[in-house]
Amino acid sequence: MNESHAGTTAYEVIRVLLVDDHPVVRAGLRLLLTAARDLDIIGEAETGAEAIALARTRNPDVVLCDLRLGDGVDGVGVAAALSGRGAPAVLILTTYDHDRDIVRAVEAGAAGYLLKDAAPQAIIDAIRAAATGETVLSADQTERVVATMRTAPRRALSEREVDVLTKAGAGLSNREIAKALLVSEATVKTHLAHINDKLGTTSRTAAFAVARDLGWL
Amino acid sequence: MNESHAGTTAYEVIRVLLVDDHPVVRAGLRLLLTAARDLDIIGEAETGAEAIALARTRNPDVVLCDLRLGDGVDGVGVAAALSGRGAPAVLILTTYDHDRDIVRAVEAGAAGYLLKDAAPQAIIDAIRAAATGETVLSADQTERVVATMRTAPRRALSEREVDVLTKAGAGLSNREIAKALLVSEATVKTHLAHINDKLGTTSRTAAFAVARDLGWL
DNA sequence: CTACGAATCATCCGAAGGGATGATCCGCGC
DNA sequence: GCGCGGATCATCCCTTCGGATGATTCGTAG
Repeated sequence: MNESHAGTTAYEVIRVLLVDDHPVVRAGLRLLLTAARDLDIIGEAETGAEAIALARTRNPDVVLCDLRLGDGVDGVGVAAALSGRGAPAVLILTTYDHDRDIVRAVEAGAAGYLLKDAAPQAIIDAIRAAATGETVLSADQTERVVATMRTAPRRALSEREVDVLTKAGAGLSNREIAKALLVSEATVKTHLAHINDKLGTTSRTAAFAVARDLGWL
Repeated sequence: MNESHAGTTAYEVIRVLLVDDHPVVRAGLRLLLTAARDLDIIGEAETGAEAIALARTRNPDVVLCDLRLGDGVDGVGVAAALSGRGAPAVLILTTYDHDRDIVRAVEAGAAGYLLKDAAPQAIIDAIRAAATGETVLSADQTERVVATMRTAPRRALSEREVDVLTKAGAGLSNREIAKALLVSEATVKTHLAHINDKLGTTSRTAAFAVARDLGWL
């Protein structure tokens, strides 16, 4: 009877899957979570792909997942991949609390968002809360999300726009960016125009600086 | 005799001071380092100031210090504060390997620079190497540092050039910069040309990015 | 005294950037 | 199925940028 069905645990034990590309961080979480007897680490993953695969075979209740994972699939991607169904709750763990990331994580179906500098107990509490289906955002973060929605940078840049702006920031001309991204120069210019619209800037240089400061690059 | 003099340990044990503002990371390091019997964690600090104080009272052989620490004093600052004397070796630990940071850390007297995604054994080896006075940089990092030294910072920007580039980075046009600095547009263009010469760039955007990365703005 | 770098300004010109518009194609959600 | 946003491309036109050159003034280091 300890084979759990999706969404139900056999006991009161919360099955946790750790996902972080840093061995150090995984070790730290492991150490911290052993302090809570109701938490059981049933697996660890280094990459997003690995995390998704493990989550599907081992039925964790909660996936504790770093936002940045090195490979293509980041924490938000993991949350998105595992959303719906009788799926595990995904708690995003990260170092920085940029507004965009919180919003993206929640939109992707994450159960919550935690900073790595949180107190150990806060992390444990968050896992317990996530296991019961609660959404975990600190008061600070909630305020910030709301504030962001209201005031801040219109909306986030699309993937492609980030690509273009990154190249532009590296000093490439529109033509060079076009070659690098295998599109026409016209497309690059269009993207840059949209970027300037979204960021409220009037030049690539300003856009780059703003996006940098917002942590969007 | 286990009161060590600065720079000499009573036994073969390496005294390590952990500095990181994230409890999770400290826990992880603690767990990983216990695997090495010759490493003794003689203290932990959360902030740069705390780290410097502890380092001065507890004579660690190696200070393992996160680059970003939340408060004013970052890892580089800690390295700088503890340099000279019979001081401990400072190993900078970080998530990202930006050139500027490596260079700054080494210039500040750090014994080395490690990425957090390094293998546990690599971290342990690095601490041992640092304890013997070696400088610890991975092959990749060494290459990059050398490349940076060789190609990048010809010579520093003049004050005026920094003024201009800062304005340019804010997205001002040459004319606007000229107005702001009370000079003619021609002067601004001359400055920008000199800046591009010095930084080896061909556009204001690239120059801004490079100068930013070098910490010159 | 002289040489040199920094700061200032100027002119010329081709290359690039940015604004305005419009169009097609595709995927997703209501 | 229709609308909407993202990604793609195009054309027109004006502004700005960047390269090349040359000049003056002013400190300061040699």
